[in-house]
Amino acid sequence: MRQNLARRTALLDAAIEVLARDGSRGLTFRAVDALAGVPTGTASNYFTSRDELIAQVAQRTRERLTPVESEVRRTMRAPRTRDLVTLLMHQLLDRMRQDRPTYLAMLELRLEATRRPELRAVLVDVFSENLRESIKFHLDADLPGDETTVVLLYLAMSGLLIDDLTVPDVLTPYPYDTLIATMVDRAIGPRDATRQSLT
Amino acid sequence: MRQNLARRTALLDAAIEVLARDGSRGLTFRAVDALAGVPTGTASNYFTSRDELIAQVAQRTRERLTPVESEVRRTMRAPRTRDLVTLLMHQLLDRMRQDRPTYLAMLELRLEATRRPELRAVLVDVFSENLRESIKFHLDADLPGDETTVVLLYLAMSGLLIDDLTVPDVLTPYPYDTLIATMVDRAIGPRDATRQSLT
DNA sequence: TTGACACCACTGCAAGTGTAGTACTACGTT
DNA sequence: AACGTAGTACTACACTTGCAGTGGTGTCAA
Repeated sequence: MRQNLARRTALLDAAIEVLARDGSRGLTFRAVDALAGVPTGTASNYFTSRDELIAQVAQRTRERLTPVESEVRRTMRAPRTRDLVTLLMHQLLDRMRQDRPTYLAMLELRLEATRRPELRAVLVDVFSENLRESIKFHLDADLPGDETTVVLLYLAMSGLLIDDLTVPDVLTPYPYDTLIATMVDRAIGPRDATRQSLT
Repeated sequence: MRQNLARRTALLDAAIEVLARDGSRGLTFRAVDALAGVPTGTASNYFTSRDELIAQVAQRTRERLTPVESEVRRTMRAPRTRDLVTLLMHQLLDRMRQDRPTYLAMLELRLEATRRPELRAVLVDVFSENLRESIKFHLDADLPGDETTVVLLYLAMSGLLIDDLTVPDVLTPYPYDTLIATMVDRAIGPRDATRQSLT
């Protein structure tokens, strides 16, 4: 079993590409080797089985999905308005579009998790923590809306991202700009008396 | 090329089961034969290629997803309240749970569509029509909320169904009853003056 | 010099496809 | 009622493909 971390990561990144391009059907050691540009047999040396490869791919996607700290910080200088939440949702969409392969791979993994309990455990962990952090971030930052707001945005944005990944034309009648703005507005709910009087 | 429609349908239903159970990776003529309980080679006689099989599976899922007319009619006797919309969303969830294989197969097809333009065209068609019909139904039935309400519910329920299919434990902290009720309530938005005065 | 890794080639295996051939059934014909 | 034909079910097989795993050799660095 080889230990060279850089090469292992390169192989995992290649595996993500393969997953996105050919689906789990196309995920073989050979394909990973080829796409990583390393000699045939290399992936065999780094992963004992396809299952282990998949497990490590899941971990790697988790790393790749983490947003850049500095950008978030910059965004959060703005006042806590609904527009700011809308902007955050747009940034999520942009992040996805800049790394479609990872999101597609994630989707493949979701399906794979249907058949692999241990993989499902990993994914449940990833998504749960993601949701928990989103809620904490939202509330700590004093953004408008409550916990349910965040959960609803999580669900609606999931639906939107998945549609955009797989059947983009379904939503073309509804321009994302207004769609997301309305989504945010309604997910937050009516302005309560307190907040309204302050603005 | 065999024409026996009953058998063809049986094979397609078997293919849906295979897709749900083993993913697109496991979808082979052999697997379909085995699960349909017919002799090896039968699927070969009915479909010229795996591609054609997949295309016909897409059509078949479309048929299987259509809700039963009578049940809808019964539900729609109730007054046009937010609770009624909530009930409709619950019925959607129930329908999915009673036929997980079809929904899982649909998800597999979504991913497959990423690589097959002609399949994507079919799916875009299915989902677009589904959404259009939902909107028409909602507005014609004079249910509370506007067009955007329906789109938002479509997105949020997509996210919810997919999470429930693949990583159900993520949403366990948020009981579906209250989650869906709130989702509906916010997707509809604030009661406008007119409607409020009528109730 | 030794150990870890890159590279390469070969063997063997497993799976699946497609087809050819046979048997059965139903239906129409004379 | 015997026959013929068409469509289909069933079976078996040959052929191809593609992958996994391993062992051997080269290479670099400590």
